[in-house]
Order: sequence, then C-alpha cells, then structure tokens
Amino acid sequence: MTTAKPQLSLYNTLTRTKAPFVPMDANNVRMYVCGPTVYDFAHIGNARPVIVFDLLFRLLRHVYGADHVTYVRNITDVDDKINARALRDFPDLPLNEAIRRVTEKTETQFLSDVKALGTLDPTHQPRATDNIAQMQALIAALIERNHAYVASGEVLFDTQSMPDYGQLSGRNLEDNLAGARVAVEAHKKNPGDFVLWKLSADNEPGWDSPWGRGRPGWHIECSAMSERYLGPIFDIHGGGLDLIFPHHENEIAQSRCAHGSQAMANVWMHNGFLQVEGQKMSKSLGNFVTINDLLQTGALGGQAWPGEVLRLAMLMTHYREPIDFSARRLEEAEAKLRDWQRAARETSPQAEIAPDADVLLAIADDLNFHRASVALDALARRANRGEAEAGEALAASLHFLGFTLSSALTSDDGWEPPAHIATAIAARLDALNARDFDKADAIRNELAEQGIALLDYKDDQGQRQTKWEVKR
RNA sequence: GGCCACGUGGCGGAGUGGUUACGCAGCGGAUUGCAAAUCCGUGUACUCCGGUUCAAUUCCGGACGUGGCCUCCA
Repeated sequence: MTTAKPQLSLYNTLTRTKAPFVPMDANNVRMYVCGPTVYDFAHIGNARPVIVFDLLFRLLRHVYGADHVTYVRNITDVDDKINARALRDFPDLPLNEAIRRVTEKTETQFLSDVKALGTLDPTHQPRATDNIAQMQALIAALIERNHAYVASGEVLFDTQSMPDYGQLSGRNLEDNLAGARVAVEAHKKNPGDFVLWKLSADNEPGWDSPWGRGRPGWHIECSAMSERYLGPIFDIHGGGLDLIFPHHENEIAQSRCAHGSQAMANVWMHNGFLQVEGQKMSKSLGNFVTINDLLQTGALGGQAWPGEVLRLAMLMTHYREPIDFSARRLEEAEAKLRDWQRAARETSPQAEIAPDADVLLAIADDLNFHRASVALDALARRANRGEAEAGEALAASLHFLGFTLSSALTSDDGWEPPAHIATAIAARLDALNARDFDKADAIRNELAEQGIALLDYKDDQGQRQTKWEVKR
C-alpha cells in the first residue's frame, strides 16, 4: 500500500515563520543537532531535543527514504567543565587519563539513556576531539579572510567583519552592549568577539596549532563537524532555544565567513524549555532530574518510568512550547500509551502497513504531535469497536512514532505468569464457576497487590475466561 | 536596561475573524455477580484593559504574569 507522502512544513527561527520544507537534495536530506557536553548525567531538559529531533528524523526517513537522510548529533568532549570534573573526580590520575574517564563514562551513559527513549541512532555522532584538525582549518580560513585575529594568545572572531551578524537571534551588537554583562576584555576589538582558539596551560588539555598549544572555543566545534559530515550548507540545524544566542549565531558567523556563503543551514529549529513541577530546574532547588533518575529511580512520582512514557510525556506538548514536567504528566502519558497499546493489533512484518495518514499529516505540520495523538485516539476507538484495520494502522503509527506495542506483560501477548499465580487464577476461575464470589474476589485482591490485573470475559461458548496483565 | 517566547476549562492540549476541538479526571448510562477493560452520553475555559471590525479567544496596542537569552546552560 503506497500512501502519498505528506508535504512537510517547518517553523524556521531565521524567518520566524512556518514554511514548506524543500530539501537541497532529496536524495540526501541533511540535519545537524547540537549534542551533549559529556561531563555529567544528561537531565530531562537535554532529553527534549533528542526526542523532538528523533521524531523529525523518523519523518524525514519516511518521506525521503531511510537511506536518503543524514542526521548528525555531536558529542562535545572538550570543555572546561569537563576539565573541572576530571580534576574533581580523579585527582590522582594524569589529566588526560582523568578526562578520558569522565568523557567515556558520561558518553556511554548518555547513549544508553537516549536509547531507552526510543530514539534511532543518528547517522553520525562525531566527537569534538576527533575533529581538531578540521577546526584548525576553519580557523585558518577565517584568519585568511580577515574575519579573525590573534590577540593575547587567543584567536578571536571579529564580529564587526560580518555586517549581518545577529540575524538569527534578531539582536545587533549594540543590543548586546546595552546588556553591560558582556565582559569587556581589553584584547578584544569588540566586546562581542568570541574565542575560536585559546592557549592551554600545561595542566590543561591542548593540541599543537599554528597559534600555539591550545584548545578550541565552543562554537567552532559545530561549524567544523557539520561541514565535515554535511557540507558547508545543509538543510536543518536544531537545538534548544537557549542556543540561539550566542552558540548558533556564532556558528553561522564562522561557517558563512569561512566559506563565503550566504547560509549555514536553511532551516533553524529550536525546542522550548521545560520546568519541573512549576519551577525552573536547578540543582539548588533540588528539583534537578536526570534522564537516568526517571528511568531508574523514583525521583519524580515515586516510581521509575519506562523510557517511552518519558518520550510521550515530552511529545504531548508541541516542541516549541514550554513544558511543565511533572509526575502527573508522566501518569497521563503512561495511561495514554497503555490505551493505545491495548487497542493496537500487531500485524506480520510482511504486511507493511503504513502509518495512519492523519498521523503523518499532523507530524508533517511542524511536528504537531498532539494532533497526531488525536488521530491515534480515534484509531484506538475504532479498533476497540472491532475494526481490525484501525488496530493495524494504530500499531504501524505507534511504531513509526517510536513506541512499542506493549509496555505491559499481558496474556494477549502470550505472557505466562509464574506457576503460583497461574494456580491462583485457575482457582479463582473455579470459584467463579461455583459462584463463590467472596473467594474469587479475595484471590483477585491478592493478585492486584502483586500488580497483576485480571480481566474477566466470556468466550464464544459462554464460558468464563480470564485475561491478565502486569506492569513491566 | 536590550532582545525573544508564552498566558485556553480541575489537569493536559490543539485550533480558529462568526457553533471553541480532542484527551484525562468527574458525572450518568450500557456491559459485569461485583469489578476491570470497552462502548455511549455529558457540565465547565480562551489573563486583563483599550483599538480595528457587523463580529475577536483569534488581528493591533498596552498592562499584568511566567519563562528564556544577553558569559561557555537543551
């Protein structure tokens, strides 16, 4: 069954409007999203762009073909916060070794956290430290073109050399000056100039360069890695709202000035921020929640949550809107997911059922997940009324959106309970047939305390039967 | 101080210049020995004040509120 591919439209921060998406090359649609700095557990705010752009990745793969989309999400493994963490956690090790321990451990943790959220692996996940040469080449090009200069051992980007600097964030250099919070450093030509390369002390990580042994500034990493994997101009660049300025603004400045191009990416997308239980998330308020906390502990709502529940809780709100993350929200997401999963009908892999057209249309409309969820609700209702096709379309749609078909163990899926529970269920059925309801209810209550829910029904012959399910 | 978002019923949340979706919870009904699951039905909202308009929740302006950025925080 072939369905028409929906036309995508995406909101572009650069133009502040939603517009139809037209890739530069439909055979290779290219997207870059800023990834984590690996010095600590990723928090749930970090999870949002990961989930949002995974949804977009899935849509692009559906529309243009899985082999025609390249998605790059970097790993920032050189950063002063990492150095600080390395010194704190491994004071007895040589710095390089300590840094390696911190970044490897954090990266592994990040990848497993993110996997639990039902995300596909990006096509490439480059590390900053594997791209130092590319950064240096970019810096050299900027110096060559008079967009950067050396001062006091730093290489700085000359913001004044770019007339339309500030396009993305809609601010000009004067606005920034007015803030008076930008440190005025004597060696900078303009206060807004930012570091491309800085010298390292002996006890800091560094790489040899034409400008001395040093390390890259933060912004240059993404310019270098996106160019390496996607070319000087690509389709979509994503990240959190807070990255618009200065990070993305500076990426644009670097890439455009180094290449003499009119754009770095055609579409810039930014996800909104989230709060936790009505307050901004911060360590001092004690409501700092990591992805791992949610998956493994009872930090929010007193229980651990499946990754796909977190995924749904995140997607319930449009990606550009603010989210107030809460236990109640997770509960609602879990209930909703269970409803869909109960109604979905698994099909054989050969069936190739397409996701529901309304679901695709909604997602194609600037990732309107909530509208898609309305379509899923409608499918679930039809499936529960007995329309098999609706159940199959629901299953295909859930799969497309990155959800599994069952987050609980159920008798419908062929799950067999432990022997003593199976015995209890059989005993209860006997009691029911003997109309000993007190005994039957007692057994049911007992099982409920163990998290096993029973569902009675009558089969075609009018015989009492029982289904069961347990939370995974 | 500058720049940028957002403010819809108990909760979540879409959308629209003219009757405000949808979901959860609540309530009523069907079904059930009773439940559960499921189905059917159902009440309540567009922060405030101006302006434009025949008509604004929707457009414009202002106020208030919340959040973000202006230092490397998604």
